[in-house]
Amino acid sequence: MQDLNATAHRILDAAEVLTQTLGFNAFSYKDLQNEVGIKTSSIHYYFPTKHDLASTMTERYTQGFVEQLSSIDAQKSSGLSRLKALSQLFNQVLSEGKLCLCGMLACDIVALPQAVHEQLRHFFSVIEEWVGRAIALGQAQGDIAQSIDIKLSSAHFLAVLEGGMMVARTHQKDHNFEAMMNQSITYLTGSFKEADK
Amino acid sequence: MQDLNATAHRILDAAEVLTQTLGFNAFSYKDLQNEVGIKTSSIHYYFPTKHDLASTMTERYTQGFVEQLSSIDAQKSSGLSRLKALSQLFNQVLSEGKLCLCGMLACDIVALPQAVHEQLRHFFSVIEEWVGRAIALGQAQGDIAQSIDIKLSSAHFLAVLEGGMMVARTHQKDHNFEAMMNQSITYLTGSFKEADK
DNA sequence: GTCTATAGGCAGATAGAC
DNA sequence: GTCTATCTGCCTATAGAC
Repeated sequence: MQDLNATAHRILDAAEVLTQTLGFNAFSYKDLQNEVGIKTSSIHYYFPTKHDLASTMTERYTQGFVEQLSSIDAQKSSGLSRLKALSQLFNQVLSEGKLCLCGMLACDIVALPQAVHEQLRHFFSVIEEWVGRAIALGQAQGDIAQSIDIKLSSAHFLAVLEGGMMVARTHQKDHNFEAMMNQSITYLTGSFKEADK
Repeated sequence: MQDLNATAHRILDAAEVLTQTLGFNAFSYKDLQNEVGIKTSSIHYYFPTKHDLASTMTERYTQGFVEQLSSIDAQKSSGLSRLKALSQLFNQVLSEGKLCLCGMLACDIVALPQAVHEQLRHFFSVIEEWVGRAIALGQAQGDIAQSIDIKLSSAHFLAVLEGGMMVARTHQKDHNFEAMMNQSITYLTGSFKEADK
């Protein structure tokens, strides 16, 4: 990963955007040529096959994501605010008309090599575990209901992130995504139940 | 739609399975030829362009789905049991290694014609509204918390259905999907909060 | 590293015989 | 309706010059 030069990174930048908007099977090396400005044969020099491209792209994306999660941890001290910051990260992507890179690839997973399959599983696990830690922290701080099951709720939270982006983009209403994530937060805090008293 | 003959339906059957497993851009008319047993040129007789195929496929899928929703309404009288039955419908699809047809197409939406875009929006709206009615019914019956916001929660429920399938298939653990939907149900009933008392 | 040139195959799609 | 035959173009990928 670290041994990638500037050109390789520019290719990955273009491939990421194309994957997140059109889908991995809907763009070609020719499209990358047009975006990056070097010939397809040169792109093959960096990424011999398209599957190589998918794999490196997933690895870099995951690494960047982990860094962003660390950045949130450094900036936000409460579990709840960390979860909100994560939602904001996804919302940022959506506002650019894109979906999660790994979500897009996960849809095409049957047509992708086993190596990518495992990378995607890893990406989802990383998020679920981070969300799980944020929930546990929120519980310790008293912001999140004690009765929340951490494993179930973190998997659930990720599902809303991924599915919510997809549906919101189709509806062409970004605010729907924010509303959905607020709903997830509300469920975690249990605050909606207060009104029933 | 009703003017489709048996061959057209067999083509759509094959196209649906391929879309739900591989993705719309990952199969070709040649693949359909192998599945259905007639030449690609004959398939073009029924569906001149691949976009026509996508459109008719989406229409038929939506129609079939609406019928399944009506069937649930006829069999289940409680709002909560209807939501569980809907989850079971999605779980059935997932157990065959497939994702929701419209979810798959929604990921590829930028590369699809406007007509399909609107059909997908319609499909999601149909589900959200049906879920909304089930939630309202559940509230009237006392199974679902009064404080639940119907519009927000139905959109949220759909997001979990779609995102949950995708993540669960990647993790290759179908039971994760069931667990996620149980979590959604738990949130709606507010029952998890009871333990906090 | 980037290029030109090209291979070999497959994509979506059409024409016209039966 | 289904076929054979074919078009045109694009796809991934490679060889080899600079």
